[in-house]
This record gives sequence, C-alpha cells and structure tokens, in this order.
Amino acid sequence: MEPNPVVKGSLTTIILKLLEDNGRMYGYEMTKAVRESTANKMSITEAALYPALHKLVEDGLLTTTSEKVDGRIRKYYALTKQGKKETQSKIQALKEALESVQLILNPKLSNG
Amino acid sequence: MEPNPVVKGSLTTIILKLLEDNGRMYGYEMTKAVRESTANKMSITEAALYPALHKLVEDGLLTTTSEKVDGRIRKYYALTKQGKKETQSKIQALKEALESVQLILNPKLSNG
DNA sequence: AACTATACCTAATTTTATTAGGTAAATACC
DNA sequence: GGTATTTACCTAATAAAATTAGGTATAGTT
Repeated sequence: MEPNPVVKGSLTTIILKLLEDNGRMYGYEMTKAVRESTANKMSITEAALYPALHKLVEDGLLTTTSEKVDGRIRKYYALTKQGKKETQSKIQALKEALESVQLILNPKLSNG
Repeated sequence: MEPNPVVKGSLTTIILKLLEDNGRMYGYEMTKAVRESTANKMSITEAALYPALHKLVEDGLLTTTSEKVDGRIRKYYALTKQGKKETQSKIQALKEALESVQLILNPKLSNG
C-alpha cells in the first residue's frame, strides 16, 4: 500500500517541526523521516517539498548550507531565529485545527 | 477571536460527516453546526462551502430538496447511496491522515 | 548493463480555499 | 420608521497549495 500524501496545508508546519526536532536536515532526509515516523502511512512528495522549502527560505524562516557528501550535494536546512518563533505558532495553530476536526469526526452526542 | 477556517482539504469530508450524523441539513446550518461543535474555534466559510456542496451533488454523492421556511428558501442536502459509501472511506482516510500528522507533531523519542 | 537508492529540481495543471463581493427576506433594536 | 443583524442563498477573480509528470546526476547493487 502506498503512503498517502500529507494533510493539505500542513506541509509547511511539518517541515518546521522536523527541523525543530532535528536541528538541521536536507530535503530527501525529510521525506524519509516522515515515512519512517508514520510507518509508511504518509509521505511528502518531493514536488511539494522543494517548492515549500524554497518559499520558507525566501520568507526568512530557514537558511541553507550545501555540503558535498559521497559525491552528491546535500542542501541542509535549518531554522532561523524568526523561523523558530513561527514554528511555535504554526504548531500550535495546527494542533488546534486538528482538534477541531476531531470534534467534528467524533462529536459529543448531545441527545442521550 | 475569530474562528479559523477548516483544515485544508478536509471540507468535503466534514460535509459528508455532518450529513451522516444529521440525516439532512442545509448549507447555512452546516456553518453553524461546525462553529458550535468546535466552540467557535473553527468555521467553514460559505464561499468554500457552497461550491463544495455543488460539486458533491454533481458527483452524485448528495441530493437536494428545496423548502420554503419562514419566507426564505432552504436547500436541504442529503447523502445518496453512493454518498454514504464514500463517506465511510473519506472519514477513514481523514482519520488516518490526522493520526499520521499527530505522529509527526508528537514523535516517539527513539534515543532515550 | 540495468536497476535501485540517493539527492536535487521545475513546469503545467488541477484542486481547493480566500477575498470580496451580491441578493433578499425576517427579525431585533432604538 | 429606520438601521443593524441574522438567516439563507450565491458567484467571480484570485491566490495558495499540491499533483502530475517529468528532468538531471551520482553511487551502489544485481
């Protein structure tokens, strides 16, 4: 069974969270990390990931450093100061949004 | 504080779930139902809702019946047979997707 | 030689939601 | 009586975000 794509709109927050937890990561590493920590149930596609990463750099939330490892280039991303701040609020917002969806999916039965 | 919009991509599933729970509803009622069951933390905008409803009708998942109540027209929506089937799989898919996001947001700490 | 994994990327399209409105009747407020 | 709010439907234009469908290149495996 193929892993599902990420919940729409959550990709940016997921990237920020991964970087908060791991200090610095490169794109391909992020795709593997998500598949692994979700037991292959969810994956982030590279076609969505790279544009999202570029936008985060553009917005000043991430910085990059490139390194050549085993003949291949790795582009490491890390949170800027502003990125760390934004990470907090985005995680908070996503958690609240997910909770709200949970309330719809598992409504309190009010007529008992 | 203003309620946040729905988690992107989840609107269709939320509509189907509301109809599964309530039998039939009209659009405006759905917007109130979501605000109420999330304690005003989430709301679905009408500009997103109505096109989504029309698409669900177009796709054969919903039927409509219009009624005049207190001088105003209400357009009630209900699940078709196919709609009921799709509701199950969409709810299941959304639940799994949310679980995966939760795993990212609350990762198992593997280096203890 | 072919295939898989690593590692980056983009262009065109589609999907989905937002912004920014519009119409109209009923009700509540002053 | 006049204004504001709530109810109740809707759309058009734009923006945001992801998908589809690729491309490049190196390293390792069969």
